[in-house]
Parts: sequence; C-alpha cells; structure tokens
Amino acid sequence: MKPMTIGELSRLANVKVTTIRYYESIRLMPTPDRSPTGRRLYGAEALHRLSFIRQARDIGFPMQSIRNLIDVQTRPDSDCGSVDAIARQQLTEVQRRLSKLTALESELKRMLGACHGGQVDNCQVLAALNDRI
Amino acid sequence: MKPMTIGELSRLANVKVTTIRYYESIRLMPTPDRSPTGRRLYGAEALHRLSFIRQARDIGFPMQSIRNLIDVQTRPDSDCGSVDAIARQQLTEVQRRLSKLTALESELKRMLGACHGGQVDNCQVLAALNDRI
DNA sequence: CTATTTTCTACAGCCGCTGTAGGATCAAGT
DNA sequence: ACTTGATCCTACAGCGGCTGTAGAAAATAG
Repeated sequence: MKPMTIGELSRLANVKVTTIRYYESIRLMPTPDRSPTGRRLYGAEALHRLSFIRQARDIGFPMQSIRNLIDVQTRPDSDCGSVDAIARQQLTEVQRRLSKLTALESELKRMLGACHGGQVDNCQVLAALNDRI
Repeated sequence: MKPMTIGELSRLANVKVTTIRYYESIRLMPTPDRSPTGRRLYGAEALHRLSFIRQARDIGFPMQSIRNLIDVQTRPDSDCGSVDAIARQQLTEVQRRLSKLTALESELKRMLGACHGGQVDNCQVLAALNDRI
C-alpha cells in the first residue's frame, strides 16, 4: 500500500485539497510525511481519519466534538468516561435534530402532495412552513 | 397588539439582537418601522418570519433556500412550481440527513451501552465511529 | 520534450454571524 | 426630578470554517 498524494486523498475522502491543508493547519489532521520533493504523502490511516471528519461535519457535528473524539483517540490511556460524555451529549443533539427533521420531512411531503402548480396564494407550502416549523 | 422592540423580538424568536440586525442588513428581514427616537419596531409578522428563519437555519436549511422561500412568499403572483421545486429539493436533502443521523443515533446508543468506564483501547466508541459513520 | 495537471506556500476573501466602542434613550426606583 | 442600569443605536473589527488566487516547482501524459 503505497502512500497517496493530497489529490488522491481529496478524491477518496471527498474533501477539497485546500480543506485538507486547512485541517492540517489547525491540527485536526496530523502533519503528514513528505516526498523528497516536499509533497504530502498520506496512508490509509489519514484517509480513515479524514473520512471520519468529513462525515461528522456533514452530519452537523461541531468541530469541537470531532476534535475531542480524535484527541481522546490518540491518547489511548485516557479513560472512557470522557468519550462516553461526548457520545451522550451528541446523542441528545442528534435526537433533537432527528425530531425536527422528521417533522420537516412529513411537512414537506404533505406540501408536495397538496401543491399542483397552482398559485402561491392558494398553495399551502409556505403557510405550512410558517405554521409547523 | 402594540409593536415590540428588537430585544423583545430577540427573546421571543430566540435570535440574538445583533443577528436580527444582520438579517436586516442582508435583506433577509425587511426594514422595520422606527419609533420617533429611531428604535426598530416589530409586529407579529416579523416574529413569524424570524422564527421561520431561525428554525430553518437550526435544522440546517441553507440560507439560499430560506431566501428563495421567503422571496416567493412575498411575490404571491408567482407560480407554485418553483416553491415545489425547492420543497422537493429540500425533501431529498432532509432524507439524506435523516438516514445519516439515524445511523449515528443507533451507533451512539450501542456505544453507550457497550462502554462502561474502561480504557479507550478496549472501548468501541471510536472504532464504531470510524467504522460506521 | 513540451503541455497540462498537480502540488507547494502564503495570503486574501467570503459567509454567517458575534463582539466592541461610544453614545443615546428608556424604565424603574428613590 | 434624578440617578442607575438596561436597552438601543451605528459602525466596524474579528472569528470559524473554509475557499480561492498568485506564482513557482514538480510530476504525468502525449
């Protein structure tokens, strides 16, 4: 398994090259090895980590939670309690989002069922959004 | 129903005063009436609209979608098709988020069940996150 | 051996706020 | 009526999380 360039990593993790460098600069990603000519070289571990960050961001995890999880991960002697606390906190937040999103989903569905190319003033989409969200 | 100040609106809609003024500056909120001494005065409509924006933002709606919906709302002669398109687009996005969040929720629950104050290296939290997210 | 693409660093800019400075206004208590 | 403290005003700077650009070096493709 030969190391990959930043561009390959970018494609595989679906994270822009500039963003990867940004993550490195804020120490969210570790400083990678370099080729003899100074190019960043990444292994599978980096891909794993970056994918994790990407997915977590995508799902709406705050940066700090991600950082916490990663930090704990790189200190394997630390106890599980802090990880547990983070997970618990995230679960609450995830459930809050889920309930809102579920409500929104049903409302959007209802709207799409009710609206058939009429005019806005006899269309329930916006009223529904205002009432229900 | 007497008009309310920006502070009252802020409390009722759970949006910071500065953020309300920011929304006004980017024309997401309309320019309000002013008191004789120059203070912003808002009615129920503003509260309605601001609450809508707030909830939509909270749930992860992109600014542009919110703007689209509001713009269409204020042009009641426009046809329903564009609203429908926006709603449809949002539904897809909402469902994407829902599936990810649901997966994450079950994983967090599993983690919390499996982790009882051990050490990180024999704790499944992080491995689970890496595997499943 | 060109030509195109990728990478490098360094830095500026954007979005969506958030906070601060410095001053005016208002509401409540004495 | 007067003080005190909260709220409001404008204007502008700063921040988090990227994103884009410039200018140069290096890798790959034809």
